[in-house]
Amino acid sequence: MPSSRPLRADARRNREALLSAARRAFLDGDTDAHVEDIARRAGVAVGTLYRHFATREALIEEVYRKEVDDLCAAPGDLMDQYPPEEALRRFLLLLVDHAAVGKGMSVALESIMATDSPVFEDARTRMGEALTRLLDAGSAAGTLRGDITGPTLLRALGGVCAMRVSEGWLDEARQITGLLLDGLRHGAPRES
Amino acid sequence: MPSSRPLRADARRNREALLSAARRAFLDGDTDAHVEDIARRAGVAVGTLYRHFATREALIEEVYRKEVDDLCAAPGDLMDQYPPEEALRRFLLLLVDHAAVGKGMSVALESIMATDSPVFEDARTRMGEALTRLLDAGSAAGTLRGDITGPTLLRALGGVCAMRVSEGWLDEARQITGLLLDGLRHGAPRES
DNA sequence: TCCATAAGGTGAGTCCGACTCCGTTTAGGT
DNA sequence: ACCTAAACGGAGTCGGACTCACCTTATGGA
Repeated sequence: MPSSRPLRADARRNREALLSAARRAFLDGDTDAHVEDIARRAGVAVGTLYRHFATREALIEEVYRKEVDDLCAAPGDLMDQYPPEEALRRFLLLLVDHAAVGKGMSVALESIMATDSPVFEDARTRMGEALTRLLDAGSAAGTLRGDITGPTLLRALGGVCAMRVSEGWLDEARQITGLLLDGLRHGAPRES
Repeated sequence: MPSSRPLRADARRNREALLSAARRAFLDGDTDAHVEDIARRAGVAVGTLYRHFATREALIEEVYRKEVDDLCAAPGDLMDQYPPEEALRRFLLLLVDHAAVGKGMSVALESIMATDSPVFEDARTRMGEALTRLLDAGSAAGTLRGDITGPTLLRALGGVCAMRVSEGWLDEARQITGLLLDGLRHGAPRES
């Protein structure tokens, strides 16, 4: 079922064009661009759009997936280069900067964290695991507390990125990640 | 302009019925209930609904306002009864529990934090000020760090409540508030 | 090279839901 | 009882996501 013959050449081209048109639109902040517009921008008709993506939502999801995949890989990469605490710090900042690329993209992150969509299930899982490894390493090294799990932290981060309003938000997001970091560096758990 | 004659009796009744119907729908988790349905539930026609609320959105906003007002009053009340650190702790938990009332209501909080809507501007301001007073008191008492402002904390909380997915979220939200609290108790700011 | 054919593309049309408009009804003052 | 501004009703408009019957074209085999 996964290999039902490799898309015809023109089909693949159009698919690509659609994704890129949609990405451009979202990066411009036009998060509720009309399907008609996206199709036109890609030089195809709506019918074609719907041949490739079951629904507007599905297209959006697909656009975000790559962005998300990159992000998911980051914790692992950083851990190879830095001690856990530093890797964590860098990852948090990376996340915030990533969200800053454009209003549109932060919506992506919000979606990952807050959507039931099975599409992001996998991304969420991988990222959760990566964070868990990171936290475990820190815990073993004695620089991070051990009672917070990867998935929990993931949610906290989703929250941080969800607040994309007004000018000051970038600085505020940075402050908050600093706050979380301090919380994580703090030794003993207390009854919440 | 604010006092343009006190609504006719039937009008007030219907307005109330509409708000209550909408609230019921949202608490049931049916956050995208159709206006037609809400009107029917309230025993009026759509035209009536639109006489009272300019748009579907406006109705939703109105429904949430009360909820929000209660929440905004909380920090002040708690500060009268407890020392700052404890008041803060209780407020954070209150916030989480409030969001737990129903999926629908947590959307309200998310809106407050993430919407540009001027409607919530006021609520946001008041809550921000209340939190500032709380943080200042804690800072003066030496139990909370002084470099985080009310509005910043407000955003962090908005983030916490934005993650309303799957079973475990309540516990996770509690954990994260604990984390923030630890961060706030931590003394010195570090370069973020 | 050329044909057969299935994969792909098209866009007018359907569907659905938010919102409008104007004729009808009624609260409440005299 | 009567008047009228206020409120109500609900068929109709409008905009935007999605469909489908028909046309076009890539591609693989002769």
